[in-house]
Amino acid sequence: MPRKTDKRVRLIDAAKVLIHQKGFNQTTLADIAQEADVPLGNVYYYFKTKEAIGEAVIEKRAAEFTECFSKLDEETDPKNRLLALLQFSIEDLELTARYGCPVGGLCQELGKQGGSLADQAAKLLHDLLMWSETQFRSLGLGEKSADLALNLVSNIQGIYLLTHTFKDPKLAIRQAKVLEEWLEKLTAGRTSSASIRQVTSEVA
Amino acid sequence: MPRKTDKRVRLIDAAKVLIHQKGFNQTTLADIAQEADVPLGNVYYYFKTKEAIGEAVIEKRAAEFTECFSKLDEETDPKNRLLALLQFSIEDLELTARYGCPVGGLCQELGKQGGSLADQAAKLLHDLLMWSETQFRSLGLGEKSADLALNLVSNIQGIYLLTHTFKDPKLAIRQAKVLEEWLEKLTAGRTSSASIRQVTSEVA
DNA sequence: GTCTATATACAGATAGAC
DNA sequence: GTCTATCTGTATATAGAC
Repeated sequence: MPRKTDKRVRLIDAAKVLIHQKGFNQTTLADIAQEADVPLGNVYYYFKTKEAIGEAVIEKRAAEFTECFSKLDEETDPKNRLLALLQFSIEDLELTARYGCPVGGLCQELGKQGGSLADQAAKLLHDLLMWSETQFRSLGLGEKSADLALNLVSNIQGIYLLTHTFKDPKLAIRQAKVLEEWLEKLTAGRTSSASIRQVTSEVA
Repeated sequence: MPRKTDKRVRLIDAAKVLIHQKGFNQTTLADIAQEADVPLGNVYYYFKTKEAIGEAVIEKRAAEFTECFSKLDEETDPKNRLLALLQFSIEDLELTARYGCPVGGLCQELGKQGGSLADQAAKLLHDLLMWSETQFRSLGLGEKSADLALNLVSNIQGIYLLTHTFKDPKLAIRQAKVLEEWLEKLTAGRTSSASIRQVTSEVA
């Protein structure tokens, strides 16, 4: 059991939590070291710079996204996948109310600064957008799929911001119901034919 | 002409711009002093702390919101007011793409830290929410008005975040069109009766 | 009222003993 | 691989001359 990996993982986990709670810039290496129970000077053995820690955290978020998409893809059809995404988006609402969306927050904060960290954070939302578009396309919604995905992700991110701003998880619940109805209307009658098309497109 | 006021105003204006560009925490008093062409040490004659500058900036944003609502209220009916809000939301998109929403950004950043600054920033979005709800109510949409306002503001904030994240103003344009259609459907046939109700409710 | 010089604190990062 | 001590820069904030 290599302690090296162990400490590295602990540092990333600590950084992930702290960056969500305080933001990237407001999180100090001392904070991270303390939370991970690693001496400050030792942090630099595992990460050359603070930015390198940020990078590792975003990679971890990316892995979590991938895992999440895999779970969602287990649903029987695209409509249920999108509904499952909505369901997923209202888990841990207490955390969201306190600290906002971990990914949206990073995009907001790092986007102002530019650089490669910003791009890596943006890729997370891009992946979510692409995944959503794929579902709409599988539902046979064609050229509208990109707009629908934009609408969905935009809505989720927006309600996260308001939930955080007003520290009220109920807002996200209310909005999730609205989005559910929106999806129901949009996909009315499409589900079965869609799941067929979806398989075809996956083969192609 | 009191120079005192002049410098104070210059400091607030500089801080407003810089905080939008870099965020509150990443904006230093030295930055603000330089941008306003005021010596660093002199800043403290006008503001006791950095937080006091933040407060003044938020007050300025609040004043701009009030002014904006006044302009929007000049429209002939609630539907046109909401459409005017959408129109307003896609002005200065280059700036939004670069730095995100000035108000949403503050709510996100300060919300993590808590304190009175966070509350003051949140009040800005709260006012927007209330104004929107008033318009929907005037359209005769009753108990649904709160949800519709939440949906609208959430959408605007969400698309701001994505526009910023992907540095692409076109995203906001696309979504504004979608929201316009949404409003049209929602208010179909309601406009005239609504403008009557709206007058009644203003008198009441 | 205005501005220079500086106190104080703490950030990221490094050196080098073990 | 690990950790202490510390360098260096820079932030907020203050003191005090003008």
